[in-house]
Amino acid sequence: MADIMKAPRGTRDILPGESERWELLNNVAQEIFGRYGYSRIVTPTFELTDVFQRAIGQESEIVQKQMYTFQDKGGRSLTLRPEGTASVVRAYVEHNLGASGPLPVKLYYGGQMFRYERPQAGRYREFWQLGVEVLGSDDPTLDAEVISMLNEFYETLGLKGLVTLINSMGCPECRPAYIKLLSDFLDSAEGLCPECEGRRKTNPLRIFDCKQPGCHETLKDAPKISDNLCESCERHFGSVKELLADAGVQTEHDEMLVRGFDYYQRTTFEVQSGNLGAQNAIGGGGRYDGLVEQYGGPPTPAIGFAVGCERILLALGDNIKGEVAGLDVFIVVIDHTMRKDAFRIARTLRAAGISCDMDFTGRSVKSQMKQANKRAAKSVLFLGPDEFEQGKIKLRNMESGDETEVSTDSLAGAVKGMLV
RNA sequence: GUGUCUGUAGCUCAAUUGGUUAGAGCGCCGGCCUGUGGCGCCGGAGGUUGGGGGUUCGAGACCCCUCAGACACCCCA
Repeated sequence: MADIMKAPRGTRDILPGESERWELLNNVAQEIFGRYGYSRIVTPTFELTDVFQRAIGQESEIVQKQMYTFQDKGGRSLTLRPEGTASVVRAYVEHNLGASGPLPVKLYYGGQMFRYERPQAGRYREFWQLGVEVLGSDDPTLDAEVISMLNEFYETLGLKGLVTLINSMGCPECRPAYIKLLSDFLDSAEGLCPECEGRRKTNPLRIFDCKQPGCHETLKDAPKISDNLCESCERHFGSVKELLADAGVQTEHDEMLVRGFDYYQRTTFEVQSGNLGAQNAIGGGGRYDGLVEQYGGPPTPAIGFAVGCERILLALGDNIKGEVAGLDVFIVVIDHTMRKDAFRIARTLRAAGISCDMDFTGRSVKSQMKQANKRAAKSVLFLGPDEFEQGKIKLRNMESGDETEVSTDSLAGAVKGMLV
């Protein structure tokens, strides 16, 4: 490739042929989320940096080194969103959504997220997520509904070989005591990697996320959060598991599952795909009961998840095929001075709900027929001077090869009749 | 941010141990059929071999830098 403009590292173009798959994915999401009572929310692509720092946590990897943060001409510190929940919660508080309708408020969103990471398969610097957030209820039934909806979403798409891991992260009641217990254990533990040595002080829970064999081994004997929940968290988690089992949603309790954002409490979950290599998390989420308050809103329990579009499509491979819609009509322009007539006819047909396109290049008739064929046109109109003078146009059924002459006045009807 | 591997037409790949004007298939455009498709045959366009520097009489092949991609670490959707 010569020295031309290229998309920046970690970004990519979604071209026709692939974009159809994206549309399908979005349509499935919209249909299912809508059926569960969700409405779409669209938030800005960038926010004041503080919005993310407060929610995700100063110590988190994302805030520490992965955010696209810049100063605008007004001197504000802004950040391209690295995830969706913070913005939704900010909007929820800003517009007092909790007071404008019955609780809980069910929202879904979709869009690009940005993280400065080393690109690899299934990991881009600009990537797409679809997500949902439900605010205003801490009922375990809601947790179960959210997780089973996520499950239904994947099933509808045809994803196989998924594992849904769930865990409880406790709440402000029980977590401090557990952290102390864990810290005590870590103080006497050996064989932690250098990074975990650092995390031990700042964010001991994150050590569970480390995949170093040494750390993993050490943590097998560590006290687990799910064994140290307060009574209310314990009951909540028990209900969620029971409800999911009743609903026939397969899950696996993973007591080592902790997630990258500080705002998670109680129920957390992550869906992994077996055929993706290292970037195997195709969706994840959890409860964030304290977050709305943290943004200055009223105490509002909430739960949500996000899924990664690139990874889902990667995992689906050829099992998802966005259909490239065939044209109803292709207009072959025999005499190229008649292109303006073709233009008028095309407008008439489209207004009648018939998809159609025409030749714009002045190709030979034969060549135009080849085009029509490649466009999967169901029929072709031959716009030639001989018939046109008599108010007629030849219409060819591309499947059967049958041709009829139709009057220019009743084109749309004739085409529709043929398409049936 | 670290390590390993890779980089030739739009796509998938060729090019003897460095040796003349870098090839093929598919795709694209056209012709055979001067107003009619899917098959076939024929032809055409399209590459400063990712970019830059170096070694050499000579580099797509070797060396260095750089950019990009893949995989793992890391992180997470």
